[in-house]
Amino acid sequence: MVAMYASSGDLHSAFSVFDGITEPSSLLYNSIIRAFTRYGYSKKTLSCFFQMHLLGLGFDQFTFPFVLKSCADLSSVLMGKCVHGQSLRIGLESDIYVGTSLIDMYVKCGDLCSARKLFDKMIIRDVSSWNALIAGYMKEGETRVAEDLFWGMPNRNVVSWTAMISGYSQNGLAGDALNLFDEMLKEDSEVKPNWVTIMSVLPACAHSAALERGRKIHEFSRRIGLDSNSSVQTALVAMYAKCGSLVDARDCFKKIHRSEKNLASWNTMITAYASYGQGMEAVMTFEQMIGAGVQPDYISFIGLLSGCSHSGLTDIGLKYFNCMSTVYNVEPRLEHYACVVDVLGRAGRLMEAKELIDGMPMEPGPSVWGALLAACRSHRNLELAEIAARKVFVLEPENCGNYVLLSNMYAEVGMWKEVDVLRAILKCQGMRKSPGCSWIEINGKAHLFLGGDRSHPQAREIHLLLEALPEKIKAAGYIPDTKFALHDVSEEEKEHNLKTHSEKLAISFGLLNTGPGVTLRVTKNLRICGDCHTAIKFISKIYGREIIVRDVNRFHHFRDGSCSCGDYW
DNA sequence: GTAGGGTTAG
Repeated sequence: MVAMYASSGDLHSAFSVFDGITEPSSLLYNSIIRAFTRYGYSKKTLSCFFQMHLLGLGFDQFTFPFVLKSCADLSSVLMGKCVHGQSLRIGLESDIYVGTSLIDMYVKCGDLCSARKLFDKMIIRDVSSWNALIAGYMKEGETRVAEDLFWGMPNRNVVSWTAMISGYSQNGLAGDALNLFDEMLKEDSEVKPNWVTIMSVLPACAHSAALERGRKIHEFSRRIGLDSNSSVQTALVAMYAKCGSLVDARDCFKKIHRSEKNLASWNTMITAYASYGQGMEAVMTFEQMIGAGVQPDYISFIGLLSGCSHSGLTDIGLKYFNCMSTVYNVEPRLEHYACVVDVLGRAGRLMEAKELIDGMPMEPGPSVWGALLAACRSHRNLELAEIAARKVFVLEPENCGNYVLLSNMYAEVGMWKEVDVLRAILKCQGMRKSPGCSWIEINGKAHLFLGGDRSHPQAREIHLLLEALPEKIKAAGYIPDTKFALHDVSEEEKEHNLKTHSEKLAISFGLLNTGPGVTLRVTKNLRICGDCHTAIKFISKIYGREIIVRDVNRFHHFRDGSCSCGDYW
């Protein structure tokens, strides 16, 4: 009875039947523990475990894996050690399932050292024990150690391969993830990818904005019948959105069956709309999610609020922020405050933003003051900018972007002495602004450009095209906006620096190497600059191209002389 | 009946 209810997911009935039994056996306890663990009631699992102990009921090899999983889910190494002790007492530490569960528990609680000790001590190990340890090293960013284990283990199954691929993805090693995936697909390979593998490799495409690669993997998952898996579909939505194709992202989202759309799927779509500046779509998607009976979480609100800020939906954003805890039961976190400061700041309501910060129930972090600082820059409020800057310099001294931002504001009003001071700080702390770079994928191959780069084989053609561009654009009535160039250099020099920004190089390369009418998709590691933004609008008109630029925090979709952001960014 | 890989975030 208990097992029947438990396996159908009806924990309530299972537990009430269980409660009515006067002398439950170990077997019965195991059964209820399994159910609690499977459905995420980790604390209940642990209390059952202690009850068993008090009643003097014996544990067996089936008890421990679930109890340890619950300790792992709770990230409680203390409980874990206590359970570990019990397993030692009855000599089950060396059971292959218990041993692997112990390794996994230590890994998930962040105690890699104990995990390793156990692994080394194990007399019999199987592929799962290795897999658990590999995942642990990947989680800690120790990719080399994970590689040594992976290639050194006696045999590898699909989980081993997937652990490596997802580890590479999570550590930002997209190229390694894709290479290993290719290796796995080779004819003579002993294993075939499953849905978890597909889901783990897609973020690597998203990370490197490799749209063609992503499409191929989508195609592949269709062929092997995995594209109807809702987690794969969610990963596809995220991949297409991050690779610059909102259209494909939306299509994939629509294909997820209504009852299969979970929190992650909705959040992914809301965030996708937000990053494209489609605030209204983000709001509507949020409302549909509520209508579908899915409870939003803090990520839903980050998406919703950032969507509002990116598209100027100031009052709507404020409305949601003000009722998120009362109506939706989600407590605002630091990130939400940062979003709302952004909402107010972009709209130029700087004093309200400052008041909000002053009234915050928690310590405002660097993201909050950073949002205010950025808003002060775009609305030219030096006085408030200095207040915000003083805070972020203390909270985040290593972030050179903040110094550059304030320095640019001083430069704009000709306060060169202050500019020099800030530049001196940057210099003496040995901080360097990370160099701007952009890349574009053509025929499935990524081409990377650094600002001012002349090393590319097609550098001459690219620069010829760029040389000709100002005349074409000026003929269309455009004046280069030099306020985005740094420092007190001469006007001509400024204009030259702007001309060779990496996003312009990548776009010129794209124009040269694709047929007319082909959409160009460029990714940049920093924020797009205002001059490039204006220039690209003209390029889209003059050359009749759609151009999608993904910068560090959002997308710009240029078409026929204007941008999807409506110049609100 | 047991373990190991998991998508969403400015």
